Amino acid sequence: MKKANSVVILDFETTGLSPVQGDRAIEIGAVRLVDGKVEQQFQRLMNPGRPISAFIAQYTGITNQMLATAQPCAQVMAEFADFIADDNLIAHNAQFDKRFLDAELERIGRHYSGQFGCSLLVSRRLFQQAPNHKLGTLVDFHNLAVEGDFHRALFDAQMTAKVWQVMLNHISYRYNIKDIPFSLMQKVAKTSKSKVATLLGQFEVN
DNA sequence: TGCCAGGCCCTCTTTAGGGCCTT
Repeated sequence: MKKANSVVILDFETTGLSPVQGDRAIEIGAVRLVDGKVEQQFQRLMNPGRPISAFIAQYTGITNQMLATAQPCAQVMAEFADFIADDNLIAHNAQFDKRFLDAELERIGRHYSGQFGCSLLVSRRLFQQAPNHKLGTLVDFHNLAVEGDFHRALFDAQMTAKVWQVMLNHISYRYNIKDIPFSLMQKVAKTSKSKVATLLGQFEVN
């Protein structure tokens, strides 16, 4: 039974930037938020079947040795497809993670039915005063507690979840809106910066 | 041989260019 306010926040580490150019996933991390609380976590390394570059090893801290004993992508992604079920999905710069999720699931003939939300796009609308909208910068900007390493999938998913919660709380407090639906966050992401206040004002409870 | 991501978004815009983000 799907819970109405359940969402999966995910992050991929990969061999590079483009699945079209042959890049593969090497780690998936995700948290399931239900009514704003982390109810489940998912983290797996996966073996892409080829060595990763020195740059990716340095960038992520994931080594070829670590991947040598990991399950293959197909096995991990099948487990992850089961994990996400039909929940909506969130990622920081979602178009990047969506491309890899689509490519990896296509390889194993699996699909998902949820929509993708993007914490980067929402942040650009809500926090125009932030120095930039990189995940690490937003964690600093909002003074969020950090215990882990950036550029590892589960940690980045956890931090994205915290940023998402900050944004929900900001809208809830600023506009007095309770129980903000996923669909409203999607509207925020698609609205121009100059019109976001007007959009949210329409939902304000006086 | 040579090249190599791509969608969003701003602006000195729309007959375009370049920075931002993700690994």
